[in-house]
Amino acid sequence: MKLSDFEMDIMQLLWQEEPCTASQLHKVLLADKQKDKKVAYTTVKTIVDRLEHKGAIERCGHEGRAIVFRTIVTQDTLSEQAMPSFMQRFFKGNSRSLIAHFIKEEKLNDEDIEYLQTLLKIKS
Amino acid sequence: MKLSDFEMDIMQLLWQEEPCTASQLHKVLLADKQKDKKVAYTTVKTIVDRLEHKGAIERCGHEGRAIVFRTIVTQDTLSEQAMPSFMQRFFKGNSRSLIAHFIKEEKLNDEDIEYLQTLLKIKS
DNA sequence: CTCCTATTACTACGCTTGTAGTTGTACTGT
DNA sequence: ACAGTACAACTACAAGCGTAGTAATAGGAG
Repeated sequence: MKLSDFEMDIMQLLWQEEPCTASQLHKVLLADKQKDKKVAYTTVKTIVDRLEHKGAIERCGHEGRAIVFRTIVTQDTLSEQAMPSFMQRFFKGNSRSLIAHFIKEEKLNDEDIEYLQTLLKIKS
Repeated sequence: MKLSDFEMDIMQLLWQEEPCTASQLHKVLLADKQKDKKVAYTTVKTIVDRLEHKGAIERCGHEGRAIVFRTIVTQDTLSEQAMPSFMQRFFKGNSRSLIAHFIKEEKLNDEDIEYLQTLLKIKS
């Protein structure tokens, strides 16, 4: 299943807020995206329809007239599929440099570092 | 600068092979992508044209009649831009879980692990 | 019961992407 | 000098995407 950027954004919201309706999603989008981008309710609804059509989400009831949706696929399922192609593109399947890149570039606090070190230790 | 998947693939090749011509890229694509996908030379050329138009690559001479291209943007520049949006989508900006995900899921050999541990140590 | 409003379902449209054909032209071998 | 080939430049086109308008309708307010 291939989802576009905006579709992924909506999925992200759904994973946090589910189960919920299209207008709830719309409200959240307007709220936490005060910045610049304002999308119309119908736009959100279109994306939700497409997600349903693609089998990423499903109806799980009504709330008045509004349809309540919930996700079918898990965050992991999708990331699992998206990751490798992404990695290949940037790092030719060399996970090491990918991880190294993140460690170098991203802000990690002491606790994060400790946690990751533990992970590595388990792995070895 | 926003590049599509296929455009990224070509960039990937270019970073490895540059400077080179469209047909060289085409040949490499056919070679290391023996699998299933065969793209026509003209397809590759179209992508190259678009990359030039987007300012990701530039002409740097001729080889016979063929135009020799080289990249303008670095791998880092592009990944820097692509990463955050990707991360946000999947991990809501939580780099720690992203890195953790990779450490857990990807095959790393002992040397990799050692290397990454060193990186973490420097960081702390 | 009737009207308003929120919501759905349908439709539209311009842009990007992946894919490739066509046409013109410069080189190359004979 | 000429034909064949390789390449560039242009054009095409269907699918997918982001975005949204419109029409229909169900629920709630009076």
